[in-house]
Formats: sequence, C-alpha cells, structure tokens
Amino acid sequence: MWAATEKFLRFLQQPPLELIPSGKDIADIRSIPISERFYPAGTTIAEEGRPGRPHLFISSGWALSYKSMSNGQRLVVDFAQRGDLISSSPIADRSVRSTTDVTVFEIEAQNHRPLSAYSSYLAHAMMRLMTRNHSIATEHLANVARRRPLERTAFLFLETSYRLQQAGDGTGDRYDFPFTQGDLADALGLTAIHTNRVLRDLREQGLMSFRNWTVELLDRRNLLEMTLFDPGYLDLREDFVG
Amino acid sequence: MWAATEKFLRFLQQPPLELIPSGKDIADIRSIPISERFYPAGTTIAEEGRPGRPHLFISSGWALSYKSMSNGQRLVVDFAQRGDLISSSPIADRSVRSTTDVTVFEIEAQNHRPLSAYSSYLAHAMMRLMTRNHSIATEHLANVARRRPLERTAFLFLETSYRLQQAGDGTGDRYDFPFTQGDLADALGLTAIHTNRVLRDLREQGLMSFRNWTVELLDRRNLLEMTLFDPGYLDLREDFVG
DNA sequence: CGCAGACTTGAAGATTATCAACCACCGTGG
DNA sequence: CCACGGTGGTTGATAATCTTCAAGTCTGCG
Repeated sequence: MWAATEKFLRFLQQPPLELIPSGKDIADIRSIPISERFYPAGTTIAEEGRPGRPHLFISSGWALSYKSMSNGQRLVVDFAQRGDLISSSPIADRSVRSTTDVTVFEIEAQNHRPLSAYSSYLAHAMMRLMTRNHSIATEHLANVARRRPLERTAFLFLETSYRLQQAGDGTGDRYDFPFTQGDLADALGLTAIHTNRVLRDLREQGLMSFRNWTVELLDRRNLLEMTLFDPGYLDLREDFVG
Repeated sequence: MWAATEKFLRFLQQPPLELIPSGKDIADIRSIPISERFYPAGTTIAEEGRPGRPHLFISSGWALSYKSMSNGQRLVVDFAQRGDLISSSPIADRSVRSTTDVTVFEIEAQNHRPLSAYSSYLAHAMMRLMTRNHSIATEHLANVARRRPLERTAFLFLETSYRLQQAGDGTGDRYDFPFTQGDLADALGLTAIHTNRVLRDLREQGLMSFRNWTVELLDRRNLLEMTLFDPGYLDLREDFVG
C-alpha cells in the first residue's frame, strides 16, 4: 500500500541514522505522506528561489548542492550522499542536482499542518540531522576562512571519507567521487586552476590522490596530522535534546 | 510562578518571531522547564567541546559565537543578537561569549524526552529558526568563498542591519556594533590589518563607516548594488513545513 | 577522425598576508 | 596631575599566495 513509507521506516533504521522508533513512532510516521523518487544523473531536483519544496532524504547516489550567486560566481554548498537530509526553506536558498542516479524520500506537510504535529519522533530526527548539517556548514566556513588551500582540500576529502563510512559505504580509504575539479574549486573557494595545483601537491607528497573520479587516501595518518581533523562535528548521537 | 515561561511566551509573540500560539500550544510550552538567565558582558556562555548544553534564545544583548581552531586560528561564526536561537549539539561545536550584557531564555529537555514530545509547536518554531540559521551560515560561506573583501565586508554589515530591523531594534542605517576589527576579520576570513584597510576604503568611498563601535550605512543604495544583497535568506515565514 | 569536456602547465599580474612600527584612547596608581 | 600599560586601531614596505591569461594535453565517444 504505502510501500514508500515502509521503505522509509527501514531507511531510518539503517546507517547512518540507525534510529529505533517505538510502536507509536511508527504509527505516527505512517500517517505522513512519503514518496520515493528516482532522479537520473544530471537532473535538477531543487532550484534556488523556488518556494516550499518537500524535505529530501537521500537514499542512494550523489547530489551537488550549490548556490548560483548574483555576481556570476557559484558556491558548492555540499556534496550530498546517502543518509543526508536536504531540508527545504520557505524560499529555497540553494539548488540541488543529481550527479549520479539518485533515489530520495520526499516528505511534505499538508494543509499548513507542520510535520512536527504529525510525528514528534520525525521532528526530533530531523532536528538532529539539521543540527548536524549546521555543524557541517560551520566547519566548511572555518575550512574556507581559516585553513590554507592544501589543508583545506585534504580536510574536505577526509570529511567525505568519514561520512561515507558513517553511511556504511566502504572503508573510506578509496572511494568514488563523481565531481569535477571545478566543482571542488567552488566548494573550496579557489579557482579550478589553483585546485588542480593543490591536488598535484597532495599527490606528489604521497598524501592522497583524486583522479578519474576516484579518491585515494594514501597516507591517512599524515593527512589527519596536517589537518588536525576531528570528526566530532559529524556525530549523530541519540542524546540530542531538540 | 513560572515567570520565565510567561516571559518566553511573550518573547515568541514579539519581533522577530511574532508567533501566534494557540491555547494548546501555550499549554504545551508551559509544560517545559524554561529559565531566564542574565550574563554580564564578557561571560563565556558556552564552550566548544562541552556536551549537551540547553538551547539559547537571545532576548537582549550581543553575543559572539566562534570556533577556536586547532591550528591556532579563530573563526567567528556569527554576531548573535536579539531573537537569535543558538541551538546546542550533542557536543558543542562552537563557543559563545557575551559581548554586552546578555539576557537569554534557556530550554533543556529532561530525562531523554525530546522537546518535540513536549510541544510540537516549539519544535516547529525551532526548526524554522534552525533552517534560517543554516541559510545564514550558508550565505556566510558564499560570502567568504566567493565575494571579494570589499563586497564581503559590506554584505556582513547589510545583513546585520536587516537582522536588527527584523528584531525591531532601530531603522538599521546606524547601529551599535560592539566588536573589534579583529572579531570582524575572523568572521570575514581576512587578517585584522587587511580588514582595517577594507574599512578605510569603504569609508573613503562614502559607502559606510565603522568607528567607535558604531556602524553607519551612508549610501545604502550603492551598498546594495555592489553586493547585490537580497535579504530573502533571512525570511522567517509561517509557511515552513517542518 | 574530430570534437567536447576535463585536466594540466607556465608566466605574469593582482591580491592579501606578514612584519615592524607607531598612534589614540582610557583607566589605574603613584 | 601625570606616567604607564593595555587594548584597539593605523600605516608602509616587503613577501607570499592566488588568480588570470594563454596555451596546450588527455580521454571518451559519435
């Protein structure tokens, strides 16, 4: 009947969320209209400036979340992967494009009745994810504002590796990363050319390599040391009080 | 009896939130322990790395939200003012220090029962504020990554002016801003020295001035034009579905 | 083969940081 | 009253970093 809802319930219980809903929580969530949608690679899923789209839980694939700025520049906000929530604003402040084929769960409240009125459990889960997203955005800000390009770039790939691990996708020392150096540059606040040189440095120093759409972390110990990477901000613990 | 709760309810109905709770919403919120606290200027209200502090609604004063990075650098995450929510994470990812005397409402769930279980209304309000905070953080990221220092600086002061207006604190063409050029630099991703030169440029071009802890927007039209500032991301509209 | 998109390299120029002073203001204590 | 120290702000010279411009290379694919 509501196949999407049942799949969504299973999704919540798998990594990275691993929620354990009670009977009431499950019943509450079943009262919310949830749909599962498939977007082929290259689809624009959400567009900046548009109002009130549903909240998106990515269930598989990679998506690029970005802002097209009025000065002609572009900012890549995030490389979104399985388990990530892309929550909507009254007016979307970013666009989302599927980079690979992508499957998402879409949730939208009806008749001006907020989701939190349907399910306090889902509200709680969403607040945890939104808090984590905020932490990630803040860490990106720190990265761009206060780390040098080499460390900055290494940091981003380390973060991505940890998030993949959390989502249960591999060990993280080697992973697919289907984005261009231009995408990377727009995430790091550099030019594509400079990003290219930074990647070469990282490769020549034997630290890591990004070629042919795959990342290899060759010397994780030194990468951690030079970036002083601490994954605490990615934590998704149960003891969040929201 | 619960003076703080009643004051908090009034706070919700004033700018910038202007919420209109129903009778049930009010009863729900009365079931939550809320305290009002006063922090003199210079107090450290929250500290990075510490677990599980309450959520903070700033009711008056200015606070500085920042990260002390392990590479010795500092990032100023936000200049928080009246009406802002500083939501907590499982592990705090930033510190907060009162810059002026500050009054806040502090809300903390008890016994592992999430706030959303007490009040779907408060959960909804918090999700709206968290979404706005996320939009602000993303815009700051765009600002630092993809705008030049002059526009970047002007943008920050324009944003602050709009947020003050939303909170009902003055017209915004002239306002107190009790932070140093060093604080500003750590928010903009520049050195203090370069920030000083940028401020001089803005002043010499007759665009705006920041001296003696007060900001004057002298030529708002040109500031808006050069930054292409669009306050849409600060929107706090009722039609949010979370 | 030839094209398009992504990547790579070198040289030159612009921007931003660093270093080293110095000024201005303010509250304190002699 | 005034010297003093501390904080915050200002300036110039120099060095490092990053961008821009211009020109390719590589690869997959029709």
